[in-house]
Amino acid sequence: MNGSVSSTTDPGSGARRRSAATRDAILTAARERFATDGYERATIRAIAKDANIDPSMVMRYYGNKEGLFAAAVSVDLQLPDLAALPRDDIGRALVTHFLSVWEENEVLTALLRVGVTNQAGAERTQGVFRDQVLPVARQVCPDPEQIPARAALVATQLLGLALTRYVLRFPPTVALHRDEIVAWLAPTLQRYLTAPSP
Amino acid sequence: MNGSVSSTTDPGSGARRRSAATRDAILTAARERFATDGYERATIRAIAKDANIDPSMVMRYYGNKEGLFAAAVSVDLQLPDLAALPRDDIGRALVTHFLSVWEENEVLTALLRVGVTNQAGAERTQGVFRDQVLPVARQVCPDPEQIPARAALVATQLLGLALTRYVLRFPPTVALHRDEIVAWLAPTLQRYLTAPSP
DNA sequence: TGCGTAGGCCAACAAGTGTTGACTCGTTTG
DNA sequence: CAAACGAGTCAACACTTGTTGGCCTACGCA
Repeated sequence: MNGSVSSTTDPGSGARRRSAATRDAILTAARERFATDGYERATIRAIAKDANIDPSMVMRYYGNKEGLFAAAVSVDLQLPDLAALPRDDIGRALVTHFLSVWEENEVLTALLRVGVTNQAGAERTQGVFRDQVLPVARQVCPDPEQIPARAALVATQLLGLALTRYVLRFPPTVALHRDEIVAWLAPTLQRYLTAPSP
Repeated sequence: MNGSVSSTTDPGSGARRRSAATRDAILTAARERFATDGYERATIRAIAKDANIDPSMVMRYYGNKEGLFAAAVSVDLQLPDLAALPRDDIGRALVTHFLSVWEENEVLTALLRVGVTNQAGAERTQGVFRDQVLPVARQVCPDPEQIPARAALVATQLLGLALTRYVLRFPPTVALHRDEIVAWLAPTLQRYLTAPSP
């Protein structure tokens, strides 16, 4: 899978680098397992097997299962700067960005799956919302008091989409084309963020 | 195999009834555990302890853990007849009904938690959508071809609300008042179901 | 009164879990 | 070259899981 650890072309040293390589292999395997199996069913043994090493190596490098999860799942939504956009485009921009990030990064599925059954996972999900979604809402909301509520509404719609499309896999939701999703959801988010409160 | 072996329809007391009582106790405890812990962490031992009986009784009555889950979690959304409502009220009616059902019935939380980490749970969730949500969308959608997509959109918004409010417990989402939720979400659902496709 | 049947408990099984410690072996360093 | 170090493996621990079978007990019918 990874390879090229061979000591032939090493400017540095063999064993020194190997640890970094296997550490990465462990993290990659862990992300995959957490994303598809959730926290409880993603066993350290299975992750180690995917990474082609002994389970004890996982413990050596990450302490315990919680530490492995903490190290493997770190989310950066890379949300765009909404203040720089035309005010009427932020809904559309959010949906398209959200779809792209989610589809190219299995970490988000992992975080969602784990957050549902694991307390630490839920808190970590809350952290992503608090540290990355709320600030963006702050950029476009005039009334500071309404920011949490409006950001929360955005989260319900976007996470609901991810849940039914990428986790529960409702056939009609999976069948939706990207353009359809954008066309339907953009006005919703636009309203949640910019419309006067009802 | 089980069920009414006695030929006489006895209202008689005694052991005959006790089994029904403990069966109910098991189901109640199971629902609670599945709702709070998800499938894997809801152990048969814990459920049995909650029901004040031996774990083996669970096996005797429900075969295995999957059978117990199947028996414990059966969802009836009792969705209202949307065709009988003024067309402009169906969004609001859906949100209010959904909130009520979810808050008085922990089965829905159980189903969502299990559906995220368990294949059988995911399929059961799909079944609820297919058998109960789709038909209701059929009542109000003019174009039959658009029914699945529109019902899917409704599901994303409602399940996203439930996910962030009742499972992940995002503080701002939990803080939302029932009226606020209705006021914000009703127009969204109304549009998803009745507006011309964008 | 006696007996069968069913509710219920106890103890145990096999499998799988996270986790630990001792051990091997190649590489780096003095 | 010899010592030290660190990557990696092996085998085992202690525990929990779902699941099973044997046993006791009390009720209801004969």
